[in-house]
Amino acid sequence: MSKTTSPSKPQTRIQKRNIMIILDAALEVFSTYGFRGTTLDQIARQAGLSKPNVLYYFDGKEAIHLALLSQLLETWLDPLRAIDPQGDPKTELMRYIRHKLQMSRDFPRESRLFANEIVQGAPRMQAFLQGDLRDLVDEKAAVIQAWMKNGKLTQLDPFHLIFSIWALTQHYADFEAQIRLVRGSNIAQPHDGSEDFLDQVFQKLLTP
Amino acid sequence: MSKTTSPSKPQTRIQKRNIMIILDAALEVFSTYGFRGTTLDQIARQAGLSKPNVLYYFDGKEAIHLALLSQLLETWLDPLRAIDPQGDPKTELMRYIRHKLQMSRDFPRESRLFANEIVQGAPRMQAFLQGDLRDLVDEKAAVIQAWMKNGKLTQLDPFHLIFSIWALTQHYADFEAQIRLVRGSNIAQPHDGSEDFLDQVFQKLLTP
DNA sequence: AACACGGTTGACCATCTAGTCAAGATTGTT
DNA sequence: AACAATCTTGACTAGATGGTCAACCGTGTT
Repeated sequence: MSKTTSPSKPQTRIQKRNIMIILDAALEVFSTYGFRGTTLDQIARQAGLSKPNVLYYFDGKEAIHLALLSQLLETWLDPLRAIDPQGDPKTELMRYIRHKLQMSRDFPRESRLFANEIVQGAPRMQAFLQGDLRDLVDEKAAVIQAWMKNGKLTQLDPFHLIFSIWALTQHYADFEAQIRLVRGSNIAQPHDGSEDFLDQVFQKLLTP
Repeated sequence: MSKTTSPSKPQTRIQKRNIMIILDAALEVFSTYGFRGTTLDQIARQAGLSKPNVLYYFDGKEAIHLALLSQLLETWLDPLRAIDPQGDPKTELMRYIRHKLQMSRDFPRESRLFANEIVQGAPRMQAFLQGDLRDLVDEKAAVIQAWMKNGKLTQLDPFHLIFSIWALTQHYADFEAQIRLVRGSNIAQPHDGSEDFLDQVFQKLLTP
C-alpha cells in the first residue's frame, strides 16, 4: 500500500497533523545529517512519535525523503519562473536575486536538504535537474541573452550568471555554520548585511 | 595504540603506500557520501584492501576522516594567507580568486569533503573555523578594508567579499553534479568558462 | 636457513538500523 | 452504548556496520 501517495481517500485531521509533523521533523534531520546519516529513530524522536507510528504514515525512510524532495522541487522553480521577459531587465534580475536570498534566509533547511543531495552527486534528483530545471534555465538564459544583446545589461555568460546567483544566495544558508563560526560574536545573524552586499554587487555587475 | 599518530617510528615503504591508498580511497567515498553515509567496507573495497587491513593502519573510521580533514585544513588556508598587504590590491585579490578556482578544479573531492562537513553544521571543524580560519579572515579583511579606504578598490563589506569569493569558486566543485546535469551535453566540463566569467565579474566589481 | 617483525585476513561479535506485526488504545458514527 | 475504522506501540527480526582477534603469510636481516 502506498499510503500517502494514494490520492483517492481524503486525509483525516490526525493524518494531516502527523504527516506535517513527520515531514517537518524529517526536514530538520535530513537537512542536517543527509539521507544516509539520518535514522528513522532520529526522525521519530524529533517528531515526538514512535518509530512504528512514523512508518504507519510513510512507507519508509526513502518515502519520507522523496516526499520532502518533491515538495521542495515544486517551489524551487518559482522564483526563476517569475522572471518576466517583458519586464525591465535589471529590475527582473534584482528581484530574482532578492527572492532567492529571502528563500535562503526563510528556508535554510530546505536549501541544505537540496545542497546535501547535490554535493553527494544528486542521485535522487537527476530527472528533475536535467528535465524541468534544465528547460527552465535554458529558457531564462535565452531571455537574459536577449536582454544583453539589446545593451540593457552587461555582456556576461547567462548560464554562469545564473549559477553565480545560486552560489551567492544559497551560500548564506548552506554554509551558515561556517559564517557563524568565522564571524563569531561580531555578528548577530549570518545573513546580516547580505542583502545590501548582493544589491551592491549585482547593481554594479549588471549595469553596462 | 595510535598507529598513524605516533611520530616516533619511521614509516616503511608498505606503510607509506597503503596509508596513501587508504586516504585516497576514503577521500573518494567520504566526499561523495559524507561521514555517516560512508562505510568501512566501501573504503576498503575502493582501496582494494580488506577491512581488517584498513583497520591495521588506522584506529577506525573516525581516525581516517580526521586524518583527511587535518591534511586538508593545512592547505586550505594557504591561498588566503598568500594575499600580500604590500601588493597591488586588485592583483592580489584576482590572484586569490584564480587560485581558489584552480583548487576547486584540481581538488573537487577535497572541496566536497569540506562542503559536506559545513552543510552538516561543521561538527568536526569548529575549532579550526573559530580559531585559525577566523584569525586569518579577520586579518585579511582588515587588509582589504584598508585598501578600500585608500580608494584602490570599490567600497564593499570585506567579509561578505571574502564569502562571495568562496561561494563562487567552490560552487563549481561542490555543485558540479547540478551544473553538469543542467548544462547537459551543451558543455564538456562544468568548469568551462568559469575563469573568464569570474575574471569579468570581479574586475568589474573591484574597480572603483 | 632461520628468525623476527611487519603485514594480511577469515571468522567472529556487539550494536545499530529499517522495517514488521499482532495486540491494544482512541476516535468517530450510529 | 456499541461498533468499526483509525491510530499507536512494545517486542521482534533480518541484515548492515564498526571493530576484534588469533592465525597465517611475506620480507628483510643475520
